[in-house]
Amino acid sequence: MAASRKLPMNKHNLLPLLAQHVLAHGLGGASLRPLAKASGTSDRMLVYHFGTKEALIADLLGYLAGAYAAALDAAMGSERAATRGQALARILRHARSEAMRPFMQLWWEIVAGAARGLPGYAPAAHAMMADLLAWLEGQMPEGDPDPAGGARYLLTLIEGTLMLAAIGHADTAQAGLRAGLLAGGPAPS
Amino acid sequence: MAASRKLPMNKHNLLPLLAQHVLAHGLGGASLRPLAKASGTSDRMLVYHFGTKEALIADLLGYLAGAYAAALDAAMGSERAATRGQALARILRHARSEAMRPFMQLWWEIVAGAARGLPGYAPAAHAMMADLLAWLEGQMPEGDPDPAGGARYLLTLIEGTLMLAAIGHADTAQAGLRAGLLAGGPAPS
DNA sequence: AGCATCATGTAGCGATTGCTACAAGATCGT
DNA sequence: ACGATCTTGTAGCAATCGCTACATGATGCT
Repeated sequence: MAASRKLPMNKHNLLPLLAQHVLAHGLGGASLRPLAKASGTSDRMLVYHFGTKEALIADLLGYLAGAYAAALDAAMGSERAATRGQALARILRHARSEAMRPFMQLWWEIVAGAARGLPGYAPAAHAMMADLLAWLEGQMPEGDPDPAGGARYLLTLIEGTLMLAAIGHADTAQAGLRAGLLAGGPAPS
Repeated sequence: MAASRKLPMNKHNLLPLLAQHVLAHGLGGASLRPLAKASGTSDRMLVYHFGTKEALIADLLGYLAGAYAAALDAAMGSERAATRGQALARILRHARSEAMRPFMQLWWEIVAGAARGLPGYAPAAHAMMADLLAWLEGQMPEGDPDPAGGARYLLTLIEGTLMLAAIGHADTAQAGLRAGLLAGGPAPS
C-alpha cells in the first residue's frame, strides 16, 4: 500500500501535467477534455481551477516560461565560452538536440500566438527570450569587447538559425553562419 | 448592367479570396464555413473543389508562397545595395512595414505548422525562404567577396530579427545588429 | 453536532466542426 | 431532343467545443 498517494489537485500540481500534454500535442489543438484526461481530472475541474480556458493557457504559458529558464540553467553549464563562435555552437547544439524538439515545436506556436496578440503569449515569449539572453551574456568569452551587444547579436543569429532549421533550411543557416563569422571567429562546428 | 459578371467558381478564383481571409484571421482558426462566406460560396462547394479541408489548406499555402514571391519582386526594386548593411536595412524596413504585418503574422503560423510537420506547411515555408534568399542574392553589393554566403548570413540575421520583433524584442535585435555589423559595414538605420 | 465552504461528479446546452447523402438545375456532346 | 456529366443548394449527421446548472460528498470551523 505504498505508492499512489492522492495529491491535492490544484494549479500547482496540474500545470506540469498540462505542460507535458501541450509539449506532446501542441497548443493549437489543445482543448479542455483532452487536457483534463492528460492531467487526470475533468474539464469541469479545469474550469473550476483556472476559470476559463483562456486563463488556463495564459497560466500554462507562464509556467512554461519558468520551466524553460530552469531547464536552461540545468542543462547547460555556466562556464564561459572561449569564443563567440563556441558559445553559438554550444547553444545551437542544445537547441537542436532530440530532447528539445518538442519544446522547439511549441516555441514556434508561442511565437505565432505572440505575433497575433493572443492573450498570454507575448509575455511568455518575451520572458523566455530574456532568460536566454541573460544566459548568453554569461556565456560571452572572457575578454569580449562588448558582451552585451555580442549576446544580442548571437541571439539574433541563433533564432534565425533555429527558424530556418524548423522549415528545412538548416543548411542555408549553417552556410550563413560560416560566411558571417569568418571575420569574428571560428565557424561553429 | 455593367458590373457584376458572374465568375466561374473554381480553385483559381477562390484562392485569392481565401488567402485574404486567412491573412486577416489566421490559419489556425480557419474553418470551412467562415472561409466559404469570405469567398462567396458554401462549405459544400469548398469541399467539392478541394476535396478536403486539409487539401484546401495545402493548396492555399502553395498559392500564398507564389503570391509572396510575386509581391517580393513587385514591392522592392532589384537594384543592388551598396553595402550588406544597406541590403539588410532595406529588407527589414519592408518586412516590418504596416502592409506586411498580416503576412508576418501568418508567417509565424506557417513556421509553427512546418515545425510540427502539418501537411503542406513545410513546402510552402521552404519555398518562400528560397524566394527571399534568391532575391537577397541579387541584392548583394557589387564587389561583395561572397555573395552567396553573404545572402545566407543576412537571411539568418533577418529572420532572427523578425522573430525577436514579433515577440516584443525588437530593441534587442536592433542592438544585436548594431553590435554584429560594426566589423563588416555600417549599422542598418 | 451542525453548519458553511470547498471540491467534484453527472448531465447537458447551444454552437461549431468537417463532411456527406440526396436531389435538382445547368451545361454539353451527340 | 435526350441522356450524361458537371455544378450547386438543402439538410443533416456524429463529433467536439467551452462552459454551466445541479446535486452530492468532503472538510473544517465553532
